[in-house]
Amino acid sequence: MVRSEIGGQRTIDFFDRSPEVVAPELLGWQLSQGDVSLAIVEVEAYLGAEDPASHAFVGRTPRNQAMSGPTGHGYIYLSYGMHLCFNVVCHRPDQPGAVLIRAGEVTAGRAIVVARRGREDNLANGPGRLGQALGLERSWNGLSLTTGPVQLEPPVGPVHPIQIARGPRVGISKAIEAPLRFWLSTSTQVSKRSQR
DNA sequence: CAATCGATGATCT
DNA sequence: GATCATCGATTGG
Repeated sequence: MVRSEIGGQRTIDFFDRSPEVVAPELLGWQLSQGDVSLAIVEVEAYLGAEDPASHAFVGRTPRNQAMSGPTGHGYIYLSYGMHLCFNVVCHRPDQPGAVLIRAGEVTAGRAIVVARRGREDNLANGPGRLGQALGLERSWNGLSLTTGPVQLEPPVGPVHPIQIARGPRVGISKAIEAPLRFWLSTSTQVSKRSQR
């Protein structure tokens, strides 16, 4: 997907870095599923063993194994028994990690999203809502974001100036002070609890 | 507005 | 058996 190269040799993949570094860089990227596309406007970094709020904090388990898997793949988990949430797996070697995609702006397939959400507003301004908008399925956990049902692509066209805000993550009870949430301060579609 | 609460089931201890 | 990386409806000011 996105790679740095020196002398034609692959050195480090865009996703082979700490989630804390990758997270803000994912703002503005496009997530697509079929005819639906979203522009990412809010993300949170979840680290490995050193992050008490991360699913990976307890060590490798069946649920979090995708966080240790190939980078640039998806990590999908069931939240509160009813919402599927989407992450981009990224980490350094031997060190699980992922970026939770918390909100997006619908850029294509709005009618499909409206049908899936059963409403015209608040289409993807929250991780559970975004999961619905994308029509996530649990069986997609761990799949490639290049060849799988959900595709992730860098911003298309000229990149206009971006205003990135940073603050504490939401909805967690541990490490509540760590400023690992990033969002586009220009977006009206960040999750409700993220607005400043 | 804000604050509270029920739904709902997998996951881990 | 307790805890959730949430949402939407409802309640109360």
